[in-house]
Amino acid sequence: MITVTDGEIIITEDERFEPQAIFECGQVFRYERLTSGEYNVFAGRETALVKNIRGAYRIITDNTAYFYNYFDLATDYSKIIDNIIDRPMIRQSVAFGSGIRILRQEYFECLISFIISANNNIARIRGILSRLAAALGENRGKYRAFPTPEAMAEANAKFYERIGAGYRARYLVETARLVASGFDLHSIQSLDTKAAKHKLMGLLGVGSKVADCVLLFSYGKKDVFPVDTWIKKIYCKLTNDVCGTEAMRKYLLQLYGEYAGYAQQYLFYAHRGGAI
DNA sequence: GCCCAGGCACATG
DNA sequence: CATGTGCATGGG
Repeated sequence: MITVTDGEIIITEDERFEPQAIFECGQVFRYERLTSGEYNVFAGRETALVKNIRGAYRIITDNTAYFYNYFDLATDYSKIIDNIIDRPMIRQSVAFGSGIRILRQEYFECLISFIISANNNIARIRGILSRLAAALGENRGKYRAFPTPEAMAEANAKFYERIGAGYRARYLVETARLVASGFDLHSIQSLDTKAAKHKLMGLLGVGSKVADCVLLFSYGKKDVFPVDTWIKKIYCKLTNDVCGTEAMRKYLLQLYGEYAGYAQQYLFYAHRGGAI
């Protein structure tokens, strides 16, 4: 059961909701795990604390409506799991990551995050995004908002190199300037997946994989299957086959169909963490 | 020191 | 269209 009150959302343990799986499955980078096991999450200009009290999770925030949508709480994940559990390769991964939910992140924040993610590791991505928000984000008291396109467009390539973005610095400058000057990220929501992907790939630093991640983690498109180095390893191990990235993506996409995005997250989380 | 990371842009065949 | 190559940075 999910209950929304003034200042918190309460989620009983029979729901598919496990903060560790949600935050550490690689879909999001602006969070911190406290020594208590609680999580602070920063999304756009909002923040929430996720904690467990006597078996129930509580999302404590002054913007419950925002985080109800952010955590995709209107979706019944048991139905999704029932639908894909018997398909090839995935049973153990779903069992391991059954508390995953696909977040609904803000378009620009997600786009910038995954441009930075290219040929990078998660620890570094988190650091770069943290320094980015600290330098350019609006001061919200105890934390910083994610920077606006306008704020990012005013910084130069040198700045992005200083915070550790490396050769991706110019991608960030170009993309931020384009979005700040009218490239409409919101209008992509109403496009079908193919058209949406094509439009995103018009941005510098956005290829097939980054576009799939943005479509999945912010636009809520589930008929995508981001293929990264981990997925390639998983695919080769499970199928004992060798093929190109694009062939792999198309095969996995048809295998899981409209649930491909969920399937990808279960596989990624279980295998990357070494659980399988 | 070496290998690798949620790949991409760009050049060439 | 397909394949190959260079790439900033720092964690392990």
